[in-house]
Amino acid sequence: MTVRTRFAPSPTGRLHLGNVRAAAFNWLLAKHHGGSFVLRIEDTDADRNVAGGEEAILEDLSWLGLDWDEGPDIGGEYGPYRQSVRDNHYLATIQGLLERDAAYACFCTTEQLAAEAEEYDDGRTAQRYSGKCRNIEIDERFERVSAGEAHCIRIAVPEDIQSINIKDEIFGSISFATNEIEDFVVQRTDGRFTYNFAVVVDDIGMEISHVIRGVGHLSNTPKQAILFDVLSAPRPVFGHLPTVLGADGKKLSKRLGATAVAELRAQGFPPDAVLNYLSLLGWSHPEEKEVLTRSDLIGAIGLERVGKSDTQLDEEKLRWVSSRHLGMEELQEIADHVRPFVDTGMFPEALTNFQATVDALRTRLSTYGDINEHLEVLYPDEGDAEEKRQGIGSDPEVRKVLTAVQKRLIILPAWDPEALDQAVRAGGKDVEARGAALFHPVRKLLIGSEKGPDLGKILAALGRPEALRRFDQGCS
RNA sequence: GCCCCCAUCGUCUAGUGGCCUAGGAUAUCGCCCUCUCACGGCGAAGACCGGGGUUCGAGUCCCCGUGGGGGUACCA
Repeated sequence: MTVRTRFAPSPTGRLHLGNVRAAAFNWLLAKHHGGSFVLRIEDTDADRNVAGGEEAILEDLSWLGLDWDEGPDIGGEYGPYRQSVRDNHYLATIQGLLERDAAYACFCTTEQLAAEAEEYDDGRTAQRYSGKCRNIEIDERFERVSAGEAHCIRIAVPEDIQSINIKDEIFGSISFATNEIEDFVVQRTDGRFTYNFAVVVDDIGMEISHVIRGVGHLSNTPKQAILFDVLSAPRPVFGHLPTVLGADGKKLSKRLGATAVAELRAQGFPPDAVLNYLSLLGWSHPEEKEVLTRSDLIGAIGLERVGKSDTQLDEEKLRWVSSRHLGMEELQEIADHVRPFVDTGMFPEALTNFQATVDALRTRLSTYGDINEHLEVLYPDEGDAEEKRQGIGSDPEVRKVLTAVQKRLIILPAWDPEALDQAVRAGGKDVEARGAALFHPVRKLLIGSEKGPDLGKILAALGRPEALRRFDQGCS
């Protein structure tokens, strides 16, 4: 069987981590099985669509590397991929349903429905539509429809079965009593189609094999299953993912913030790290490995190891996963990734010897964007820096050490971390200083603090002219 | 109201009746490495929602309760 998964967001704005987690599972699963990942935009409800919403979604997915094989922008043989332009499919399907009496026209008004609900409310059972229009004689029905009487189309929920059973790859077998399910509307009085109906028609039409989505949809599944059955289409494999909650344990809101993909991107999280972290929400690697590359993920993903309980976002853990991903990068690579995040207005000199700079600071970065807060260490405010350096050199003992190191540095032919480290030690040896007595004053002179990266790396990052300039200030 | 689902350290989780005096990860704390910081290594502390069953034996199975989530829409 060809595996075809899909992600079907509404264009209501930026993607939050819960949505993206669903997209990620679908993508990973498709890749795992060598299948296709389809992107479909559910823009049925025009009022809720946000301008630019679709573009934002495509951008967020692309950034995460969740590329689609078929979608609104690139088309595909099962198109179109926007619900708003698939009316002909829905109409044709409804027509077929009507002809087979699997659906019927309902003339009840909202008021009638409300009155009926009240009447049937015995306080003990589900309140649902009685299905009375289902019994209208065929001739009468034809006449009323022909006369243009307002009506919607409802599904005639099968009465010959007592329950409808859903097999969910994550939640197991779940059954719903048929009499709990009312004859639900598939086409509204105004002609628009309902969500439950459109998804099923599209999933059938696009030959989707696996429907992986949030548990929020589990309760809708029986209705959809009825539709698949009534349309004589094989039901797809269902898999409902547990809900992703915010760090506060509450539902992810539209007010996104730190839970938006775009925000994470702006903060400088690597896409692979985000994908890695997201995959760990509700799923675990068979060997409980947690730092996983994209291909590790593709190889190991599966619905078998997905849990059922809701999960909470934990930014600390995300940062940890991210730091491990940065740790896997080559120096050249990480430097290239960090570069765009440097605040050059604040640190105009940071980009010179940039690779050495990143080398000095990389172990303290969890994200690319963290660079700026560590650049401050190397490039403190120059305002009173000179004065401070002079102050350090004013102590004769310290001065002796600094001068000795300075001499060694001036004659040093190479300017790489190892050679620099050796030169500093040699300078110290010249005046019999070592350990803290040697390193602390030198570091204090260079960056204004005794604590910080290895001296060799600091010197390499500053570069010869800048480093010697700071020595001059301290030793003049 | 009615229906469906969920429930292990703060958080992410392992765990499918005996391997569990519950394992890992993160965060926290301590020690080590080291000139210092960061990284790394080692260690400590920290959980089976409650109550009944079933069983020789239950975190694991069943029932009830509690808490949380979803549905009950001519929302998606």
